[in-house]
Amino acid sequence: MCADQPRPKTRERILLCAQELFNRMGEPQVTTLEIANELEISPGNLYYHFRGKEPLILALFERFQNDTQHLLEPPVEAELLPDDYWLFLHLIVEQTIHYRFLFQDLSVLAERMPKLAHGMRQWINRLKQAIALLLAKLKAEDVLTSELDSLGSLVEQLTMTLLYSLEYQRMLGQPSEARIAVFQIMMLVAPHLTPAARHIAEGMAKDYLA
Amino acid sequence: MCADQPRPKTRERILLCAQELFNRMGEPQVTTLEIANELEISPGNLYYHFRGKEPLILALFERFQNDTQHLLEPPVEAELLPDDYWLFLHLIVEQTIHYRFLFQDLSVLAERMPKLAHGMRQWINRLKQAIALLLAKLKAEDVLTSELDSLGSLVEQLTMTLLYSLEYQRMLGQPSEARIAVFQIMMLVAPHLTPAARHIAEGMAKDYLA
DNA sequence: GTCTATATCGGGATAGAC
DNA sequence: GTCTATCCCGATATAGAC
Repeated sequence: MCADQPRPKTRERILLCAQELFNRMGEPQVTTLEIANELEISPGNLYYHFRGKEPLILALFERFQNDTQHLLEPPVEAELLPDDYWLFLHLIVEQTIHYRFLFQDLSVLAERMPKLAHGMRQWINRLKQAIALLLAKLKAEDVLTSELDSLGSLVEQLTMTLLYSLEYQRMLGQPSEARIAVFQIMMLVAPHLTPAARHIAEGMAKDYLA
Repeated sequence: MCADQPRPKTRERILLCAQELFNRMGEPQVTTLEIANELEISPGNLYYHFRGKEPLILALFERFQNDTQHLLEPPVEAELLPDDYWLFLHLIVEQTIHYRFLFQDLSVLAERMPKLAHGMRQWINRLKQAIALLLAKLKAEDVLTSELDSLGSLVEQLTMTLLYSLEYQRMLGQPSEARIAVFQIMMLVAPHLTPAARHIAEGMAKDYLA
C-alpha cells in the first residue's frame, strides 16, 4: 500500500533470490543455506526475515497472486478485440514462467503446505472462471461452434494445459518456452472455431511458434 | 524370465509396499524407515535388498515399463475396432494410476535421478508414437477430418493429458479417477472427428463419465 | 539487522551379531 | 536373510554477541 514502510531491502533481496533459485533448480533442491550463501548473508539473518522455507514460499505465492490478480478479474469491457485473447494467454503464461517453481513441484508443495494448496485451488478456480468468460464471449460472437457442454471440458483442458504445459516441455528435455504453451492452447481452441476463424487462428498459432 | 529364481519374497513385499505407500502419500513423504515399519522389517533388512530409495524407485519404474510394454507396441492388426481405441486409453490410464507416484512427482524424481528421467523420456516417446499410430488409423478410415499438422499438436495434447490429468484432478481436491481422464481425452479427440463420429464419441464419453 | 556458533532433528547408511 | 545398534550428514532452528 504505502511506499514509506520500513523495508530494509534485505527482505526483498531474499525473496528475489529465492524465487530465482527455486525456479532454476527446483524448490526441493534449494536449501535456506544456499539462499543465504548466494546472497552472502548469514543463515541466521535469513531466518530473522523468514522463519524457514515455508513462510518464504508462502510470501512468494502471495506475490504470484498479486501479480496475476488483474489478469483474472473479469474484464469489464463488453467487447474484446481478437488480440485481447492472445494477450491474456500470453500474460498468464508469462506469469507461470516467472513463478514456475510453484507449478513444477505443485504436488509436493501442496502436500507439505495445506495453506498453499488451498490458495492454489482458489487461484485455479478463478483462472477457470476467467477462461470460461472468454469462451462465452467468443460463443456470443458466434465464433465458437461447439455446444456449451463440450466447452465445459474445453475449459478444463485449457486450464490444465496452462498449469502443466511448461512442466511437460521440461520433462521432454526441452527448455520451457512460453510460445510453445501458447501455441498448444491456441490449437486446443482452434477445432471449436468456425472454419474461417479456425483457419486464421491456426495460421496465427503457427506464425507465433516459428 | 525364469520362475525358478531364488526370490525369497521379501524383496517382492518391499516393492509392493513401497509402491503402495508412494502412491498414497507421495514419494517424498515416504522414508525407507516407514516402509520398513509398515512391513515390520528392520531398516537394515530393507537396505540389504535395496541400497536406499533410489534403487527401489528404479526397480518400480522398470516394472512400470514392463507392465506397459505390450500396450505401447505397435498393434500388428491392420484393422482396429472402435472399442480397441477405448480399451487402449483405459488400460494406459489404469497403469498410470497404478504407478501414479511416478507422475505425481515427476519433476522432483527426474531432477534427482537422471536415469529415471531418461527412461521416462523414452517411455513418453513410445507413448506418443502409439498415439500417433492410432490417430493415423483413424485418419486412414476417414473418421478424422483435421489436417495432419493439427494432428501433431493433438498428439502432444493427448500425451500431456495422459501424463498430468490425474495430477490435475488431485490438485483440484478431487480423488483421481480414471474415468475423468478418459473422458477428457475423448473430448479432446471429438472435435477432430467427422460430425457423425463426433456425436457418437461425445455420447460415449458422457455415458462413460456418468 | 546482522553476525557467529551451536543445538536439534531426521533420514540414509553401515557394521557386526545371529 | 534378518536383526540391533550406531554413525553420519545435511538442513533447519535458535541463542546471544555486536
